[in-house]
Amino acid sequence: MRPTVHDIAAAAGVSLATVDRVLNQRPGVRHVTREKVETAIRELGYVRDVAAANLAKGRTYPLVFILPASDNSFMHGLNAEIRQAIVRSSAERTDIRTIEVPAFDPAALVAVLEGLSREKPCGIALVATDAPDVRAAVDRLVRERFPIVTLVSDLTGSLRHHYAGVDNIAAGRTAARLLGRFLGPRKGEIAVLAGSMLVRDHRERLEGFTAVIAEEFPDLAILPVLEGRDDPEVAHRLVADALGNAGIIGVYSLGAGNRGLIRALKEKAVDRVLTVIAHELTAHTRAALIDNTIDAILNQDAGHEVRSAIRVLKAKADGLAVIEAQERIRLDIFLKDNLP
Amino acid sequence: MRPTVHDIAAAAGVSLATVDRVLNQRPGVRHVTREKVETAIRELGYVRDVAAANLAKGRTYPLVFILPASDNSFMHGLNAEIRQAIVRSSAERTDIRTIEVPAFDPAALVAVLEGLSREKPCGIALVATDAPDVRAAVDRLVRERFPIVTLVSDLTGSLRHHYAGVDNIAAGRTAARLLGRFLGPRKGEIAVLAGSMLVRDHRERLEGFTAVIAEEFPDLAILPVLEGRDDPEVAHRLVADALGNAGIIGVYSLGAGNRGLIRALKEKAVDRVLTVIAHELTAHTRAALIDNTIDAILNQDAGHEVRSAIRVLKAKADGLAVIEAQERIRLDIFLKDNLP
DNA sequence: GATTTTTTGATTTACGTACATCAAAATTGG
DNA sequence: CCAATTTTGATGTACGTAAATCAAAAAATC
Repeated sequence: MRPTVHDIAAAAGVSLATVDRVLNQRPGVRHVTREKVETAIRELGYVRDVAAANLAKGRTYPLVFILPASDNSFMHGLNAEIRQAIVRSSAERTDIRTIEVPAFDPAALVAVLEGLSREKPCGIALVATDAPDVRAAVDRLVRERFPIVTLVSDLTGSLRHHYAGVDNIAAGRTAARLLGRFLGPRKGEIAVLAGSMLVRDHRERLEGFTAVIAEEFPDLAILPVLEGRDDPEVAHRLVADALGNAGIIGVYSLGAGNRGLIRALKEKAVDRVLTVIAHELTAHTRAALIDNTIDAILNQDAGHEVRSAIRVLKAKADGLAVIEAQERIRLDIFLKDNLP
Repeated sequence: MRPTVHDIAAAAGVSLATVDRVLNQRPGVRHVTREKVETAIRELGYVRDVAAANLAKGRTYPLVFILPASDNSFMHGLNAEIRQAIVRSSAERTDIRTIEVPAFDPAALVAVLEGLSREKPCGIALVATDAPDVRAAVDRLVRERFPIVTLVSDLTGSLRHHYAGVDNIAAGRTAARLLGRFLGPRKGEIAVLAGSMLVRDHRERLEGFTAVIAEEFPDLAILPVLEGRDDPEVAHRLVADALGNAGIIGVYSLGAGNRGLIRALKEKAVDRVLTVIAHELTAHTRAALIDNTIDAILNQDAGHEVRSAIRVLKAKADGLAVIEAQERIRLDIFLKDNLP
């Protein structure tokens, strides 16, 4: 049986009230007494029963999710997962609110973050736009003891407690190796379609991709990046244009908005042997994988990311440890054979 | 605020005691009264607060894990994960016991299962040996209302509540496509190293593998399966012998015990261009992936499987729903770039 | 209609923790 | 040494549920 507050009180030779004062850092405990209690806690290996504590406190975990207002399948999926989490919130004692901010707008994000320090949520998850101001705002909140996790796109160098997303450099490298190996001995050019080079995750994917191609597949030449702004129309036009180049033998689509890409491929490349790697499993990319328009899809599971962010924020709010391996967001690689 | 038993009592116009009798299926409630209460429960959307209930009951979840006594890295890893879960057990209110049974021995497994119906654990997880007797024993336990999940290897056609493991047919198919695509236009023979064709997961992987090779890669011929019994020595000898065949251009190792395979490859195939796909990420296979001896590793995360099995068993014991997407065990594909 | 049986209500204690109150004790300052 | 202050103890209530007891009411039986 795990020890209770009563056991601590008995072991430390103090009353329950004093143990309570120490545990909940209430004032009015002499230093020596506090030490005695803390020793007892350590020696008995006491861990607060969070369920009982939450019951007594009637505690809920007010959490805030800050998301960019981007209209693409991935963000829609992420939103849907958050809504699912909201449905579960009474059972999980969470109270989740989402805030939409204009995409790629550091100032707007900073404004929202500043506002939160007054609202006092017990945890914040944000899809970070990578900018010094954002980093500063996040660091400030962390110093004010708000648990913060970045979601999908990280803010390296900041003090955020955790990142719930995939390693995008690894994702880019993996895409490069898959493409290189699938192409085998063929020589030619590779088109890269991104959303915007202003987003950290896209930059990182490209960085990993070009590194591996350069190191290990010297017969492949990467063409200048097409920035489709994650917009189907723009992407379609860019890819359709690019396919005029007969030297292209492979495509890496590292952003969202694959609808345009897929349409362009179906119009312009039915008769060509192209190897295509794309990111994010959606209804469109899934269909394209099945009909062989796309050869592999790299994916991050939005549901896992959301659930992980919530678990981590709750744990941080309670000062508890997390199971690291459980919170690592994995890069899913889907071929047509292992689709969920 | 979610409704409590008090709200139910008020809504149904009965006392708290009656609500309790209905909720905990205690006797002494007239049919009409029970209906009234059940209606109120439905209408208010009452869900028992499991944390409070467990607190009141002082409940723990006695769980039993039945594992084969196999001496390979994967089973060691699985054991380690269960030990981790045991460390967490006081916080999670679980009380986990493992039972080792001789591998590939249906009779022994059945004997253990029969013994459990007297012990009354509140959930059972087992690595199933696929045999009619085992299926019958499992079905019997399910009928006696024991929550049961299969772990790693499923028991299709049985009444088990859940399978915490990967889709092995999909795994085999994925391996085939990776191998086929990596080999590109090359023609040649493929060696397959398995543990034993008596285990369902190995059979299924082979089935998926041969199906895709046959359908889509007609230039590749699969050689008769080498059964290494997941033993490094046996595997080493078999693979070393097989590599005498100069027509082999690819290897699929679908079982555990890759140490022998890796040693054989390093001894006999340094000068050859072999594409190798293996299962299970271990220290050995990881090193081999990094030094290019292996080209891709398919993996199932034992930690996820164990945690998932525990979550599902607890939920079933409480009659609660699980988050399906969360409990799906994914097939991890590792290239050297996305290693964890 | 009286008796037995079944059903229901009222009440209490418990789980482990949080939090508040009031009194008692110990410590500090002058 | 007394007063003021700080520290500690004792105690009670609450959270939502489980489980038990005993009395009261209702229903079923004869």
